[in-house]
Amino acid sequence: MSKGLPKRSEDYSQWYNELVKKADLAENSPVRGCMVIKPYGFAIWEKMQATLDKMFKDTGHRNAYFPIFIPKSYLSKEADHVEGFAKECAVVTHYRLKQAADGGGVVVDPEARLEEELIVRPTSETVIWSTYKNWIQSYRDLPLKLNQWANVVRWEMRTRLFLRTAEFLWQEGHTAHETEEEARQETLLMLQVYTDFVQDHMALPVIQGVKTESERFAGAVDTYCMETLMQDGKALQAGTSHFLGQNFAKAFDVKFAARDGGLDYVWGTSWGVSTRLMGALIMAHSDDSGLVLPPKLAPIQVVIVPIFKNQEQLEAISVVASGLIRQLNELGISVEYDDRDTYKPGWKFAEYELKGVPVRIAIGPRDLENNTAEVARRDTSEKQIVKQQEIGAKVKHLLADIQDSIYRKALKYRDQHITDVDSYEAFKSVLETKGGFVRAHWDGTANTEQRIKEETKATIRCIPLDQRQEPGTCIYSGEPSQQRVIFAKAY
RNA sequence: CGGGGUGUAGCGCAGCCCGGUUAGCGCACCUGCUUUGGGAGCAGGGGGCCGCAGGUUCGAAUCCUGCCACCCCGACCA
Repeated sequence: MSKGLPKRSEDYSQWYNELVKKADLAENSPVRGCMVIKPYGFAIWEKMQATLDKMFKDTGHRNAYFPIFIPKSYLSKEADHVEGFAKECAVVTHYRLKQAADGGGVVVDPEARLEEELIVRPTSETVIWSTYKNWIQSYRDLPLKLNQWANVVRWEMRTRLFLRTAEFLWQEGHTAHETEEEARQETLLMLQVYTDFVQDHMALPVIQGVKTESERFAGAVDTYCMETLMQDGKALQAGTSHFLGQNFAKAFDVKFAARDGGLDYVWGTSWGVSTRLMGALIMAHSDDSGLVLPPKLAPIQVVIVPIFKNQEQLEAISVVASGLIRQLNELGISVEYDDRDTYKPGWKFAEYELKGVPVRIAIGPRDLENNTAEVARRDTSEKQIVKQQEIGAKVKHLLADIQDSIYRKALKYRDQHITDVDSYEAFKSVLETKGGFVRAHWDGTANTEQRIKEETKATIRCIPLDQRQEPGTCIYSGEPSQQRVIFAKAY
């Protein structure tokens, strides 16, 4: 349909790359692995941010900002943490450039070497916990529940727009608590906040679970996650919430005077979602004509396209359009009126489909005569003729229906792609032919997990939270198992 | 870092093997006219250090040497 957009069935990954560029979401930057987020893409991210930010504040968190640079020594204070991130850190070694001796540009001034090198943050636990040490003296200072919106850098080998970039935008929440119980509750609360956001706003069903030891965040005691499924049958981790135990408190010596007069280490959590959610949003709902955006996150919810042969017609249509715009704005619906005469209606239709605008209204000479408008929905491409005075109510209903309908479509797809298997043969076969989530028994050892990963490229996405115990035997080793875990090939 | 590939206009490419007028095509862009209910047509126009540096030659996008960059496939990951 769209000019040059590859079909999902032919080359899913090419389809995704082209879609991101053609829909004006983002493009590659001069620096390898980094991206420029374009205004239309950033508008979607801003809506995500605004919604999440409110949810964080409603659950008692406040925003703060910590620096992008971290002294190198900080990173090594928590052993697992440094091991997890050391291989992908950008390092600042100098603070000055100078003219090259041959006059050809600038070079690093060797005399401007830093005493202690600085790490560009891959995540902020270390700076934040070193700061918390100064802020927390007593149980009265707890809980401390902060969030920051920031950029982080992880020097990845292979990058893809939104899904994995060297620099990405995210939010990271960091909380400190008096008791283990309270910290664990916080971890689960934020997992639920994320889940509500992804399901209600992104229209994407998730599976909540806990990570195995080998997939756990570096420095965490437990990592909880939400796993989503993309249209090509691969899983995408949409967000994580970590129970840190007292690991960082001990590493950064964060102690507080307890109610009973004793001195105790605080209990911590951290949780984050990133611009990767943009990738999930794009891949989950879109089709061969372009983006399909859930109305709650669409920067433009309705576009009005006039169809006219001459200036007088356009003026007459514009009068009707401004009436409709007022009607829709009063209902809190964002509308764009595209009266450019440099593009034909057909071109505009294709363009707004590519950009995923949920509802399109076309008004032409016929509609002027009949006091109607043509209303088309992006997700199913159904069109109908609606009386102008009923547009507001109709569109409001339609937006709600689209939001609901794309969620149900994604849910149906997801549910059809959860397969239970009881043998390694069936496991491999499902992965190769059908893809999706595969529920299987696992003996609980990292060794088996590793072997399966090497042999099939599938990883344990999570041990689902809402699942009953069910005795069985591991598909790989034949050892006893208490419950199924979820495997998938993942992004 | 191993294997494969590509660098020519904003984007996508041809030309290179076999050196030789002014480097060409499609899209996009600009101007004008006709168009406008599913990506319009015609006419005119602008835009190039042919990745970089050497070399061979009367002459290099084309041949040789070196370098650089990017993409794809593997090992790492929100």
